[in-house]
Amino acid sequence: MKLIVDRSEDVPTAPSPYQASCTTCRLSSLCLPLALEAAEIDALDRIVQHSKPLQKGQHLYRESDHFQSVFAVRSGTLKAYRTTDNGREQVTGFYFPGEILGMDGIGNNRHASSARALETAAVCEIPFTALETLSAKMPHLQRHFFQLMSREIAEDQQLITLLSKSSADARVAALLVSISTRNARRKLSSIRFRLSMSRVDIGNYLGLTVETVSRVFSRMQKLGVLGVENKEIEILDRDALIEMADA
Amino acid sequence: MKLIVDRSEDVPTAPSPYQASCTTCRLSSLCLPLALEAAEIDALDRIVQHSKPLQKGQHLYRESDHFQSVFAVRSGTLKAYRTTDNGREQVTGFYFPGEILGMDGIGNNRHASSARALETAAVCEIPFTALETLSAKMPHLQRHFFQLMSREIAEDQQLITLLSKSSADARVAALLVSISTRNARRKLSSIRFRLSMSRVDIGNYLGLTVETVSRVFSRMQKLGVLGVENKEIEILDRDALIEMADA
DNA sequence: TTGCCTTATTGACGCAGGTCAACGCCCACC
DNA sequence: GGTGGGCGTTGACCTGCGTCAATAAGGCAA
Repeated sequence: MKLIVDRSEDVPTAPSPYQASCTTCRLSSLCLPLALEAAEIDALDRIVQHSKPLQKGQHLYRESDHFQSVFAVRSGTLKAYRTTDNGREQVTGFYFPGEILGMDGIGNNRHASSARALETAAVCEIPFTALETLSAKMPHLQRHFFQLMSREIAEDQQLITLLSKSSADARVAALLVSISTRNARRKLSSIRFRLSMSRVDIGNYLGLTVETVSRVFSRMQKLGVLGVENKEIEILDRDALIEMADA
Repeated sequence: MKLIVDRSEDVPTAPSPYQASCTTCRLSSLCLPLALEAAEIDALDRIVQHSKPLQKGQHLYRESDHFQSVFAVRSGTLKAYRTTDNGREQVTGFYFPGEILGMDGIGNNRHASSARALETAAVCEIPFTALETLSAKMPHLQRHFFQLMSREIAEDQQLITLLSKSSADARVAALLVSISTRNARRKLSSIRFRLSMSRVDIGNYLGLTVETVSRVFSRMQKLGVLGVENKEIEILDRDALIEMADA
């Protein structure tokens, strides 16, 4: 057991300018409102900070850290999780490029969850007070953030439904469909991809044990719905998968 | 089976002025930012609409209705729920006086869930575009709404954790603790209250069957943790209940 | 390469909670 | 005051997934 807290894995809060700008960002259509004008994007650009990429396992922020910023994923994948009172971990979401995380911290000025990189990842930091100030001046931006938060609520509710009613097969199917859809939005293959998260994380997120997740993968492979080779997934029968997702 | 859709239970969108104002509202400390000045509260008051109370079973809005407003509960209780693709219902939340619902509709301009009254209930309607305009002018208000939405996210994540890991006992215990806490905020008894929702709704919300909910209540009564008499609940051993909630 | 450690798979078994069924209670409405 | 229908409780039984355990398959360091 590791008794000494290893802080080396934390992100140095260096204000280093790791190039990249919203103007040229390939993902801006996902994380910014389309209606923004050039001057407005510039204003936003000026508050967004880019720092050194996170290594696999590094934390972006930790539960109960002082809340200061929300983050947009530029590359890589992150997982958000919270630690329950009895010490267990609950993964609350996976975040892919173009997606925003950290919004659960606004409510009480401390992060309600922790976030760590599942692989090398780059993020854009958006200081929240600056964002507020800017939002008051730019109606499109204000609306956009209300919408982003609202969608996060709606997605959480979907997960609640999944956890509340569905079988192990349905849960795994739903996750795969979700990842597939999100890949498509980023113009990546929606039928062939590498899972950046472990089976443990998948199980934790879906409220299942590793063993069950593993068995579901095997079963789906046997049924010809999925091709599974370690972390590489191929969706062979998308319709069947969607069917399974709401059973 | 009822084949004719009964629309009589829908709320008439009458713009009738059912008195009451934010200035005098006993609950304003729950749903409004404390930092607002009198003039600001007046401005808000002017956009808030009060309509005829909802009768038990009436809908406030339905899933996929055009989104226009968020709502603050003035009296009574409402439940929010969504219908899954395979036609089952999932209760996503219960809303008590002073709480805000409908925020999941902002993201796509349609409500992501339905809301109906569990008993006679009065609500304040807050038209969202007006709220946006006002927010841009009143920083406190803008921040307040960001916070409200953020807290909704954090609460949903708590429910996710509950559904993902906990036993039936823990789920029921957690709901009771939550209701108890929320009652306390409204200066009502935190140890003795009437459940406005049915066992079916509780089970649905917690991802359990009615039978299981019923058995848990009986068990807790036998253990001396709870006094249960129909819908009347008395918490006899709060510490034990809290203990059960995270087991 | 070898060795170690973490992650994934598979099997055997047990149990919490789902399912099915019967019944009691409350209360709304004739 | 009777009666019908919804809601809640309880019991008996069944099953999907958790648990435990053993083994395999990567991945990384030296």
